[in-house]
Amino acid sequence: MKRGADVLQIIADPRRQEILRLVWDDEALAGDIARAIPDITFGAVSQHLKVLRDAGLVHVRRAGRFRWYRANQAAMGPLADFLASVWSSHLMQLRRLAEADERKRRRTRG
Amino acid sequence: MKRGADVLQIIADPRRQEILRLVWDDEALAGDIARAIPDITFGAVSQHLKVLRDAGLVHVRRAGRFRWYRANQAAMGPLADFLASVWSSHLMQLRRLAEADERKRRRTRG
DNA sequence: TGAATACTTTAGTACCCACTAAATTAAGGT
DNA sequence: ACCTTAATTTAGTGGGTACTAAAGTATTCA
Repeated sequence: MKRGADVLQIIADPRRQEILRLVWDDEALAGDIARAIPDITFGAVSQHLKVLRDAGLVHVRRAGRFRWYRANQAAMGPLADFLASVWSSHLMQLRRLAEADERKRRRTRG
Repeated sequence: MKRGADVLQIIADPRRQEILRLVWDDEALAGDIARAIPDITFGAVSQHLKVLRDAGLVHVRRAGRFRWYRANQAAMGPLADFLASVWSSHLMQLRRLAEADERKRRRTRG
């Protein structure tokens, strides 16, 4: 487990915020995340996920070749609420709804 | 004024955290801050203060040649509480008491 | 006016870390 | 056994930024 200040540094990175946002309420595959973020390679996402994993900020559930990631909001303490509030702007709300819908469609389809 | 995510990045820097800690409850001169932090130049501190100023995270009160800085806790929203909690460990408490005492002595002396 | 003090700004450097590409590991499917 | 897919890891590069040193600004005091 990391200290508060370290968690702050990890969370301050915009890419990692984007990743956390994508696995905030629903779990997602590492590949889903890479695909959802434009202009980034799978490798880069995997590296960020490692940082988040090492800090205990995400949970991983292995299922065969797949790894389902999910944010560990509890590990972020009060910062979890902060991030959630940052993402709670109107535009961001719409974006998250669209993403949730997209995920659902993908699930029922595959 | 900056957005939440930007504030997060600014606050994540360890040096800036140190600076904020020094001007958290009491105002201090830019020079006091530079002197209080080992292994840093006045110039570097001044640059950090500019970043904090531009983000509205510190107040400045000019008095002649002097500039009294003080943290603007309100501007940090919930992050203010977070930082305060990070600094509330036992050792950190003692350190802050010692610093406050040092400031008081300096004030009554000069 | 000139020197000293308090601070800021500029120019230039060094380091850190996020990134890509490619190699590697691991699990299925055929 | 071999190929494909999912993800990680490694090696190497580039951009951003925190830093120092030095020049610049502003204020006080003699």
